[in-house]
Amino acid sequence: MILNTLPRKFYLQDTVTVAKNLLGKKIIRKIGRNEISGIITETEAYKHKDDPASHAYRKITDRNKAMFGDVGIAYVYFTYGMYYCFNVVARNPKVAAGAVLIRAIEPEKGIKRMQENRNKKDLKNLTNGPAKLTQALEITKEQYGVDLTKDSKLYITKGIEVKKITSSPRIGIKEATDKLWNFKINI
DNA sequence: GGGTCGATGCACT
DNA sequence: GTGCATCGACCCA
Repeated sequence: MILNTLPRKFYLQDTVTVAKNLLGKKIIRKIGRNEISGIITETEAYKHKDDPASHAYRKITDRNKAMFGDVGIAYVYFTYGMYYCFNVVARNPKVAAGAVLIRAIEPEKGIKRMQENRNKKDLKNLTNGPAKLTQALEITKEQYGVDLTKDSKLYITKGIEVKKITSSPRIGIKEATDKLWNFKINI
């Protein structure tokens, strides 16, 4: 069976370009025989030396080493004592590190399972934040380093047509707020 | 509707 | 020891 997973080269472009191109794409998460999926509606680009807000700005560590590794790989990190955030490694080959933070998705399949995972019924609040969508999709540090170009428990495929993209400063950071590397679409 | 603030653990200085 | 790429509960309106 042919899957429309995005090829490796999709992620081998400038991180900001990939952040925009990921909008409208579909994340598939398989848990047992359940399938959960959603359309990506908000992303943020994080780069390397030119980006003080990036985890990769200082140096390579155990946590951020995925950002320096192969593109198309999941970079999951733990924050605020109780949440995970999900990123996809993406960068121009000339750059040492970079990743795209997935901030929000529009629920598609497996909504019931997401509601159970989140203990919430409200569709609006199910996956409209980076820590919310990792809860809904059951993404934890177990998924650190998963190859998103392959048919596994977690991957990304072609999604829908994207019309208008909105750019803003990134959320929740104090540095480099002049860079408009937050990207959104309306569905 | 909007603002404030506590929860909570891990990576890094 | 500090501070975080957050969320939700609580307050006031």
